[in-house]
Amino acid sequence: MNAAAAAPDLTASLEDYLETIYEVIRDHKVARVRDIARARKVKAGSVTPAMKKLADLGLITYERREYIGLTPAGEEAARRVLSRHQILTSFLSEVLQISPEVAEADACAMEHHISDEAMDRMVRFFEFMRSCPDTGSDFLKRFHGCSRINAELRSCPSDCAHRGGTPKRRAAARSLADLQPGQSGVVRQINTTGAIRQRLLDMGVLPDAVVRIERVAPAGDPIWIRLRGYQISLRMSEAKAVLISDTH
Amino acid sequence: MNAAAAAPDLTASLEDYLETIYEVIRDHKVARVRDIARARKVKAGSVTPAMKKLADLGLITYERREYIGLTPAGEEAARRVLSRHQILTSFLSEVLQISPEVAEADACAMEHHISDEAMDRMVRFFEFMRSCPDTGSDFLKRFHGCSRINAELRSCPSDCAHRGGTPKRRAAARSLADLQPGQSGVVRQINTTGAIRQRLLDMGVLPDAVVRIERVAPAGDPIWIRLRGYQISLRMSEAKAVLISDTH
DNA sequence: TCCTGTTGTTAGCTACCTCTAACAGCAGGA
DNA sequence: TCCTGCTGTTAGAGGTAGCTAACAACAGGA
Repeated sequence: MNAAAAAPDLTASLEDYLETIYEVIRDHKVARVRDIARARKVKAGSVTPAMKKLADLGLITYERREYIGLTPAGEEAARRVLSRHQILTSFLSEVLQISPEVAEADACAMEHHISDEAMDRMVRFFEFMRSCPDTGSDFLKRFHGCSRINAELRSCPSDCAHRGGTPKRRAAARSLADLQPGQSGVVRQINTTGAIRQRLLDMGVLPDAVVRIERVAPAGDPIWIRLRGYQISLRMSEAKAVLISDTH
Repeated sequence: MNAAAAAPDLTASLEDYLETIYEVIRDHKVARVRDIARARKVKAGSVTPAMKKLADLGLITYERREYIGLTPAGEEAARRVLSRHQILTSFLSEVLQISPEVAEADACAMEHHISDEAMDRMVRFFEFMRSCPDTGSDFLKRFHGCSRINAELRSCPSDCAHRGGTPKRRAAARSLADLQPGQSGVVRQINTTGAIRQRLLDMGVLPDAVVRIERVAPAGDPIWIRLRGYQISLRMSEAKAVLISDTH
């Protein structure tokens, strides 16, 4: 009950070491400097000073040249980091359908920064999904069906309710390229894939963003839009991929 | 098209500076060292060397004692970071319903680490939610209804399909406390809130985790369970809150 | 016993990022 | 004109974290 408070502000690096020690002990029974270095992809010379710090904090048992062990407080801290890692990985791969390797890498990078609150919400998300199969997994199935197909065919599968869309919605299927200078719209969908999609996302062209056409080049091709107080220019091919609806 | 490649590996700190400059210029027209220091909550003496680095990288225009501006490449890099920040904030607050301040803080911490792939998936999530209102937002409404009530009453609202549950499901509403030593189960739900919930999550008691009762103290109160290869002990009050189903 | 290879420690270096404190440039007021 | 205060720069120090290279401890084989 006091151990969590006993390890107040570990650095990301020390948290990583702790997590690594936990996993090495779990998998190999004992943890040596060498194992930790290999698992963390650092040199052995970097491990020793980290072990000293963790020992000073009372999180590991460490005697020169001996096996390394976790104290109860260290075990608790390690498990805390690991559980964040696990929930992030599950969320990224199962809900967002990110490839296992990338999910793992992202989880590693983010596990040190996520708040208790976000952690808790992700868990609730899983609880809901598992306990409401008729709604929860149905939603996810639709989402994954839509978004996967989206990446290839740019249209929803036949079992998706919005495949045809309501008349109102169908009428609203305009792109940024259809707007006149001075007109505004709200980004609904980035209807393309690959490098162009990534470029649009990187520029901040995200769902719900309000955009306004500032001016159009004489040739009609590059258009300038205002987005969150900044002006950016888009090629016609990019603008056509940005589906919008009216501002409300 | 080449600017994104021109800023290959900015440190998290430099990305933050770039993002700050972008926002300061957007809000105040010009950016001075003082403004940046204040926005990033660092001292002015820390800003100057960072500006030199960014200028060396060709991302900002910087002359000693003059206003600071973004080059096209710098603007692109800043927008890239900012768009990550925005999508993370939206996702955390709208989908996971995390409070605005925490969502903001988490987004700040994670924006430097998230992959293109995860970013893209979050955007797709929003696109789906917005374009499939009959399914998408319905799911989210149910999730938020369930999970909010969950935090207070521990039961689903009357409009939630799983409120009563199927007979099969109702029969499976056992907790860890109902298992005998040697028996296993799969965690389905953490049926409690506050500190106990947080403690269970921190220990790695997460949905879908397989747990096995190792032994029970003579008094019956602390029980030891095996979880992902490690043994941890739970108080009865904690074990009762962990709802499980059979391993399949 | 000595040799050798593995393992772990140490020292010295680099890089990043921040701070404080002293100092420089500049503008406005007395 | 000089003084004063705001702003920005610089130098020095401290913390983290990684590396390399030299060295120490130890075990097993010849």
